[in-house]
Amino acid sequence: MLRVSKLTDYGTLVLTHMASFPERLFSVAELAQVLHLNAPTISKVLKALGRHELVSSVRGARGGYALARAATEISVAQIIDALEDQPFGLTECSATSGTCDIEGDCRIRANWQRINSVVRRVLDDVSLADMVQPTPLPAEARLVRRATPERKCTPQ
Amino acid sequence: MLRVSKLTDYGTLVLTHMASFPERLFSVAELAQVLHLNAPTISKVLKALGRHELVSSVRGARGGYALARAATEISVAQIIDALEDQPFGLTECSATSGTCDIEGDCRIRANWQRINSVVRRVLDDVSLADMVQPTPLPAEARLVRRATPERKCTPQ
DNA sequence: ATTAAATAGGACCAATATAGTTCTGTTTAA
DNA sequence: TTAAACAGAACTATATTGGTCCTATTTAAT
Repeated sequence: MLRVSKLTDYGTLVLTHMASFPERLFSVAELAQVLHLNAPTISKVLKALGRHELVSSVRGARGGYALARAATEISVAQIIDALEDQPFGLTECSATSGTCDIEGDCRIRANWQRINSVVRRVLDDVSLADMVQPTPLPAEARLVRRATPERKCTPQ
Repeated sequence: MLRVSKLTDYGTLVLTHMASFPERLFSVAELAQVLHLNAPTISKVLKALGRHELVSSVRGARGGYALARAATEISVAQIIDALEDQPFGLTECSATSGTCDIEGDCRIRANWQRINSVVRRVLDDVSLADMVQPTPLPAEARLVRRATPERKCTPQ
């Protein structure tokens, strides 16, 4: 359905909050409280983010999570990679090969892959730091900048 | 999971095939045979595409489907709109409002909406005609053209 | 040393979404 | 009149996802 999973959305929200106080250690309980989310769910998300080294964790009493690196160095695409269990791609065939019967005589697979890489680039270009402040995103600014569309499709 | 549904994928394949022979009328049976897909599924897809006026249909014996307009005037985004039942958007909250408890104090919703509009633009910029020939897509060419990324995130 | 506060990992269940099928009806050329 | 074709809608099975829970393990504080 062209949606990111809820866990990815939660993860982005959590990381965005953490990015506002860099270096600080956050416990699951605290994050759950301030973000109005369920602790077990947040915990699940943070564990996955930890495995993908987007956050670092400190175990034991007084432990918690912190961003593993600067917010400018974490992209939305990386968050997606960490929390979606399917590999990145708008279609299965363009993310993984050998999963579709008709892959042989499919004309559009290569084009899906091209589309993927463009979308991917957009998402790679948005950093956590961009998510903290509601300013125009880099990709957006760039696209808006070019005045006239070189091709038109009926707007909707 | 950031995937387009299989029906959308099928729809794109079907439309791409039809775009190779503009004006021609295709029956479900023929499309099923040449594309190696199940007739009932293709039928379902074409009905939906018809409702959204991407194809026109002729009923009765010798009937079938044809593109409703030129392939250059049909975008991938339009196909997605026709075949996905959820409205376009990477997150639910950014596609529809009032569906999330924490919408009030959510900091990132506006940014998701901005990301949506960028991705949307990419998909709106790819036409069926682009899907027929495996040449670089317009959006891709544009992004590749800009030499240096203005921000870097660790590549993966 | 013991306890309590934390994270780690994994299994599990329930709800939802998707894919695919089938059935009934309508249209129209032969 | 018949058969080929689309239209719409309901239905079922499967897969995915969201969410919870349980059992370790780690570590600061008492």
